[in-house]
Amino acid sequence: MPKELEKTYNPSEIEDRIYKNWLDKKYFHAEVDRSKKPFTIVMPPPNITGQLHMGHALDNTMQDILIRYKRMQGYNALWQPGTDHAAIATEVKIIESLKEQGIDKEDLGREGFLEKAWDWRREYGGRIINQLKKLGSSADWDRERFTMDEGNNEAVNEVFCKLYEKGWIYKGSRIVNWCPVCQTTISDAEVEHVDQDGFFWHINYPIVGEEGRFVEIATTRPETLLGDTAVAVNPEDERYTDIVGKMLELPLTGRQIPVIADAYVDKEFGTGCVKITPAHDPNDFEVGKRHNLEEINIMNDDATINAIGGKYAGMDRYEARKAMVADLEAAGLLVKVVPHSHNVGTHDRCKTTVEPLVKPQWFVKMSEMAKPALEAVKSGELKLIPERMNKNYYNWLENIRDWCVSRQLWWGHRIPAYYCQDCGEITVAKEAVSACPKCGSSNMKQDEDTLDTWFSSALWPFSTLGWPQKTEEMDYFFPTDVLVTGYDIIFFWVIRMVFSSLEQTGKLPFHTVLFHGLVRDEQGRKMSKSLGNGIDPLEVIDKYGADALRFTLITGNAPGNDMRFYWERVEASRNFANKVWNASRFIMMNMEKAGEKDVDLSSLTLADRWILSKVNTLAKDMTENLDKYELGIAASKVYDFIWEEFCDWYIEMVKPRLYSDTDNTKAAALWTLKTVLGNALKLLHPYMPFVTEEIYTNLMEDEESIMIAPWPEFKDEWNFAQDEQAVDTIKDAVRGIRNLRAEMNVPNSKKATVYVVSEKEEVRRIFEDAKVFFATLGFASEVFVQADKAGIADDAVSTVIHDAVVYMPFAELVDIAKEIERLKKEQKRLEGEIKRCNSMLNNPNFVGKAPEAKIAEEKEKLAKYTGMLETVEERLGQLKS
RNA sequence: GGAAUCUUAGCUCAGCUGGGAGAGCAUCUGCCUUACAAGCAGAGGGUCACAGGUUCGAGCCCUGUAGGUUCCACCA
Repeated sequence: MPKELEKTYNPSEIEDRIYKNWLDKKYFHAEVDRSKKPFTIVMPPPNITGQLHMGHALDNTMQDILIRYKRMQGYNALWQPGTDHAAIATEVKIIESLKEQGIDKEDLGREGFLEKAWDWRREYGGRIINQLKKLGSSADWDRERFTMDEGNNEAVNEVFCKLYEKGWIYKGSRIVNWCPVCQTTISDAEVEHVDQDGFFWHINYPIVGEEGRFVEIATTRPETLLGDTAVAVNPEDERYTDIVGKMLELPLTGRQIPVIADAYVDKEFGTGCVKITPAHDPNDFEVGKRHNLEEINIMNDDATINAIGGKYAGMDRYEARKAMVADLEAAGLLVKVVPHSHNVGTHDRCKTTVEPLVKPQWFVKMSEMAKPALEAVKSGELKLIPERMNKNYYNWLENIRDWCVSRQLWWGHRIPAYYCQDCGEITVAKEAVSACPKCGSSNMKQDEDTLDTWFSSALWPFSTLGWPQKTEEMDYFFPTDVLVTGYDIIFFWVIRMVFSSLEQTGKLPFHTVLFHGLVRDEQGRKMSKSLGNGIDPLEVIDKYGADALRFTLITGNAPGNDMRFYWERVEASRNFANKVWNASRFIMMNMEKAGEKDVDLSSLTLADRWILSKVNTLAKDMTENLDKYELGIAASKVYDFIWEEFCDWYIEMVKPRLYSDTDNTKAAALWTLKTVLGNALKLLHPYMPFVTEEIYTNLMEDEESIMIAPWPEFKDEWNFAQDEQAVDTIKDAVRGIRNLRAEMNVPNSKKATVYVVSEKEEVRRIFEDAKVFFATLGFASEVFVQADKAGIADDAVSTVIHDAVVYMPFAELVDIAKEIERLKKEQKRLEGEIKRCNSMLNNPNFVGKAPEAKIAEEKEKLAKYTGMLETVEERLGQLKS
């Protein structure tokens, strides 16, 4: 017999115990098994520096729901987890912690630093994994990977070398985004453009040999003047045709630069003359290339002015700006200063203004790999949910530029390129190169740079399965099925996985990408450390349980939309968990008292068949929703079913049968309660794994876990559509009774006789069957079902439902005037309904064009309401007379 | 400059292929009914931003307007 449950559900007591049991039983572990169909999800690897935040919680809850669902359906479900080395984030963090100890990165040297980094990773790298476990994540932790483990290193080197051999990875001196604080290059995707209020400084550049003639340029960055190597005008700009080719004196430097013509210049903008600084601006760099201009780098890596800057050398870029503007003003060359707001590129991690610099870096050529990735979505082979993400995807790939992948960091995959110190030959190879293949010299040096973190993450769906080795896992679990992630990393990660996988494996890494939005605070702001408005998921779990958190995150928002976090919603979810708990508690108590018996479907009552049919339909509906990745819709369906249909109606209907000693349908009731609860728990399990497991294993004594129980499937023999309708009629009657009682303020302690009058025999039969639960649902002392009004007092109150009237004699309580008023209101409502039906049915266009089913439906309604109206009017006649 | 998205009850949001407006919270009225007061029963509350259009029929499709949010973009 099931044991009795505690009065309220207490998650903290049971979650850890249940999770440990799942781990011990190895339920999360998936092995290659050709007899089963695989279902695979790769977990977006959280950063080892990270702490669990709401985004992770949402992301992992969605994945866990899908994995648990598929596992229950009988798939061989693999959820492949791991962590990311997070190059910049980790390196910055370690540098900070070293600083606190008074140690400088350079003092340690590369080897020493990496030792510290690995120490750090050993100490904190598992932290976020443990936090994910608190959520209930059923990932296969036995297969946990790290982006810098041996297998991943091998995959990275393999890809780098293959792309290099193809000519799709190259080293070039190009203008790149440089972060002066992090001291590394970053890719275009890592640059965040922010609107900033600045100024337009208008400066006169004197024309050489023409005393008193100037060219006026406008710039937002006067300090870069030190690196100017030309001034450009539009070739069609008539204002300036005469000065093209002339030389200008570059202020503050004594250098001379030419005036050139280039179509890049917009005549309408600024003064129509642009200073060209090829070494410090991406556009100017292009112009410089076209006109063979010199690139003069005026800055050090920390964005201070270098020796070329003369008296400004050593100043920070902003200090230099100030000093130079002052000097220009003194020289009478500053024409004016105009406020101007513009977009400034900043590093998304540290928010430092990025400095465009020319540096030799490694690039991945994108033009070829972008094509099949684009085609994959266009053809529908790769599905993005929600679909509107397609446009972002296309737009990015269609305008893609080569990907700068080298980083001036130590923590990461070191670029497998080796330089001969004697002849300068570059050799790219998977293994360390000890001798130069060209000159034989052994004086070789590996490239100092490491790769962009996303270079290795891009390989994650297959590197984790053993690629480039030919593994069983790769053969069986790959391609994976669905990727769940936030829309904020579509460019960083999703697209790069797609083109990398297509190029390396010839296959898409997954067939579907399910995007979710951001979890924001109550006011709709992003949760962030600097605002201090973040809510720690672990705190939520601690207070309300993991199930409540999961349910909150999954309900009430559409795919890809941002959501706000409300404690009230967590509370509501917790209440739901408690509701499930208590319903189960009630059922188990009764099972204990009465004992269990097997029953035949034919012994079920109307109510039993109804709820069984309902849970059966629910299983079908939820399966459809889940297959379409509509997790929130499915969740609210099981919520409504359990709370309303099952608890508020079925359990209440069944109570008199359970409490009776003589009722011979008691066993049927208990069987139905247990069966329906069992199925509802299974349907709820992916969302609320802990509470469902705790109840299920108590309820089903011969089953060891709900996790491995089969997902409920629709059964024809449980489908009782007619009974569903019959119960709807009964519910209408009960609601009618409750309404009357509430309006008349009848206390629950006052029971009343209830008469149900219907001319139709089949309706009377339904109510005969339903008599038993009118006692609790409608506070009836006695129920009479009859064909006419015989024996019912004229002043009894009544409620009209479809095909029947319910009467209750409340002689001393009835206020006839009020009763008439009530009936008139009902009369008015019905007249309105009838009018609506008629206006549709009398419209020849509707009758001619609407689908037949719709027309039939309206006709049926018309008949129903007409009948009800007649009854109401009859009642009114009786009362008035 | 392009693009996406949102505008639905007091608040936060659902509403799948167009066929009588929903939830949670909040409010009001009754209930400590032997599973649950983290509960039960009942009630009030919406010209679905605005203006047109398509349709027998529009919260949903199309066009435009207003406001909000976000992404992309090299205007010095």
